[in-house]
Amino acid sequence: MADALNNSILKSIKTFKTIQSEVQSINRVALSVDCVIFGFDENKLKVLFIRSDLKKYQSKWSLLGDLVKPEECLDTSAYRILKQRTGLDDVYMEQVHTFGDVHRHPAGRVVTVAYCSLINIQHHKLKILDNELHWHDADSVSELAFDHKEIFDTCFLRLQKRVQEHPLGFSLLPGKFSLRELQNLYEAILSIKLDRRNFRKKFFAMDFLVDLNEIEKNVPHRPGRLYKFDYDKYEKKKKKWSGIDF
Amino acid sequence: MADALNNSILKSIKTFKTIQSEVQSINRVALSVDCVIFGFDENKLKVLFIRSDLKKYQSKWSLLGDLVKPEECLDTSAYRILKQRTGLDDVYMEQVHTFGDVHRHPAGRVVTVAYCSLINIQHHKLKILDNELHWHDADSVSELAFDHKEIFDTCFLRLQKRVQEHPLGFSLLPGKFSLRELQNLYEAILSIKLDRRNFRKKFFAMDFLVDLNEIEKNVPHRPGRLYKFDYDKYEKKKKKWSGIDF
DNA sequence: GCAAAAGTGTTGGAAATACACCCATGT
DNA sequence: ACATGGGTGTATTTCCAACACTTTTGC
Repeated sequence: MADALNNSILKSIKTFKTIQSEVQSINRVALSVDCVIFGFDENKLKVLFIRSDLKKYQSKWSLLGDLVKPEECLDTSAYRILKQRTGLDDVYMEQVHTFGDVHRHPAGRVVTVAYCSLINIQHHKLKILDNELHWHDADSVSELAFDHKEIFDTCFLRLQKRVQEHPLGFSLLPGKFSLRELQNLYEAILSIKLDRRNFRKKFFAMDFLVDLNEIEKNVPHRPGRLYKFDYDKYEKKKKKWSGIDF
Repeated sequence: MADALNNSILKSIKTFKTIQSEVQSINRVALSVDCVIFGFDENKLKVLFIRSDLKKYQSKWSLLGDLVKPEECLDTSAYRILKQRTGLDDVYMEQVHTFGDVHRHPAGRVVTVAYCSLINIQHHKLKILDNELHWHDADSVSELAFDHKEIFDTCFLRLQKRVQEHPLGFSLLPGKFSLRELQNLYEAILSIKLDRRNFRKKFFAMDFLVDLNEIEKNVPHRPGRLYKFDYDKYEKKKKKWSGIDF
């Protein structure tokens, strides 16, 4: 009997009303969105946390999130949270994974959809007036509230992978950047050292960096040339088949 | 005022009770899991659909799914659905994406978490007694009920990508398989033609295929050798750094 | 013996890597 | 002048793609 109910929307011969009542019945959960917001500053990958508001997690940091509104789709919710916290809206944002362990939230069942976002720290200088919002080094995140450490780890791994396959990194940099900055970014995200000459060769060969014929200012050494990322050129060139490679 | 409520669980200074009441209030949605179940048969990639039970979608096929139970985590739910429909439980299963458009389901708001599953058709011979369950060619899926076509497309793309980077394909094959079968599998999933000699070279070089010293039976031509996939060997060899490559 | 697929090596080109020196600027 | 990072080229190696013939089995 309970089973018949639970098989719900996919068992055959069921009226719309039956389904509707199931959908609107007790079979519902709270749904939230949590955003892992990455930035890049001082040659380090940063991530944005806020103080948890739960006593249980006092003094713990947590991700930026909120309940999804009844008439709000998931992406919208993620953008809203980002906008509320940072004032930004034109940023890279990607859904990563949904976490639904029954007891992941102490206040009851809350299923959360994790989003990963990349923002350009220079371009907005967060209104970190209230001391609840802080940038942390992404490579030394320890305990977080709830299961947010797991969510962070998942998003960080995803970022490391995605950044190797797609030109996301540019979202973390200013519109104009030097190759040194770009290389620092990759080295920071991936925790590796890259050969400078080969790095340049590779990106020039890709041929979607536009030389702006400008140079860095106020650097205590020979200034580097500045480039921007040409998305259209990338779109035309990007490859489809990479090959089987475990 | 409404905004204060909606900022909910992440605004500071909020008691546990406040949060709890929000979590248990109207801010809840129905949550379902939909499974895109792939199989491989007759050298074709197959996907499992069922007849939609909604009049609105009469005669349309839909994915296998169900509402998530209040005390059930997402993965558990996905495995339950698979088990109920196919009798299998020891299969590859991966969460892919969550779809939460407000009006994606006619009976009210239902957010659904999509899972992708790979099963070995030979190993179970579905109890397709009721004529609601059917295998379809994955390369010619047309209209589906709800937004299931979008969900299917997302899972199919994910499969195509994942199968190139991880040894998932073996889940679709019998425990013992010939290299021809393996190659057919990749060609079917990726819709490409591969050079047989290079394909063999590649997989032998990977060195996690175990030669079983057996040969195919009942084939109308020279029988091929049979192999199995050695997961332990793979675990030791798999690479971490692949390189920046857009 | 014929049809059908199994099995097997080599070669040329492309891409990745490793590596060292001179240059431009700020101090 | 010197310290700092910018900018460049080449040799080597590794990987990938292209390609054809002989072998084994069922019929």
